[in-house]
Amino acid sequence: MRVDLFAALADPVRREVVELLADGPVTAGVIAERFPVTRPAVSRHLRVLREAGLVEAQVRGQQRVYTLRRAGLAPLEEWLERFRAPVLPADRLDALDTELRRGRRARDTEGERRGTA
Amino acid sequence: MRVDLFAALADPVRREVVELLADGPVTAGVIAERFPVTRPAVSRHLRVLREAGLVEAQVRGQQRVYTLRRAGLAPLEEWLERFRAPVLPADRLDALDTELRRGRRARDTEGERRGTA
DNA sequence: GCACTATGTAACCAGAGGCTTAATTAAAGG
DNA sequence: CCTTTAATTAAGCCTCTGGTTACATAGTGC
Repeated sequence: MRVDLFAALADPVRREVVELLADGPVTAGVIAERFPVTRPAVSRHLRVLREAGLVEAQVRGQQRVYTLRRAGLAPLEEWLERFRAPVLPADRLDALDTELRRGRRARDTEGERRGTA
Repeated sequence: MRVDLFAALADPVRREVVELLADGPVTAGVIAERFPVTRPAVSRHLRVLREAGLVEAQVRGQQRVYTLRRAGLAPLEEWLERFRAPVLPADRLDALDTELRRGRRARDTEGERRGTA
């Protein structure tokens, strides 16, 4: 899995391949048919998806059947998790306040005076 | 929002900026300090994040305070949603079966004969 | 106005990545 | 065997993108 998950999903064609595979396993040939690019191009996209852990290929005679690996999306889910839990409004405001003071302090040592005057 | 969300998150620096902002608003200068790249580089990353709807900048004197827009992540959440609900095993197998027949048909018109002979 | 600070834009360069055509590997079947 | 089909790999081209330095813009405070 030497390909970054986010990078793998950055390409629209690859995202569509993932969407396509959500309906069930599909052969490389059929996948290629659905896109306006050549087979080699699709082949490389499939490789990237494989190396990102998003799909799996099983050899079936001379064709490869590609299957979606839903588990491959887990890291993305986990990454998003952090942002789903919003901090309390009061905390947010505190953080903002802190930040503003900090930024002002750098160039305005007596900023407080102006603010309270 | 003329920048693709997935593309915006494909860059590791930009992802780190988003993570950083999860703790609260931060000025452009402070953001720049935390990365081993030059300020102009960070400035461009911030622009991409802005155009992807992931962050917002409010002018505060001569500095810009950047804030995370959690709502900007919604499209990603929605996209992932599709893959959270797995289809029934029986359906999956049917899909595979259908697919294999289809792939074979393309090059082997009398495949049936061979199969039934 | 002038100096200084914070940020962003411009111009340019180098590497990454996606597309194509051509060549290669490998299974099926006469 | 030889041909056909399925798929991948190789080689080359070209664009996109991220990085840098240099410059521009715009607040702040004397």
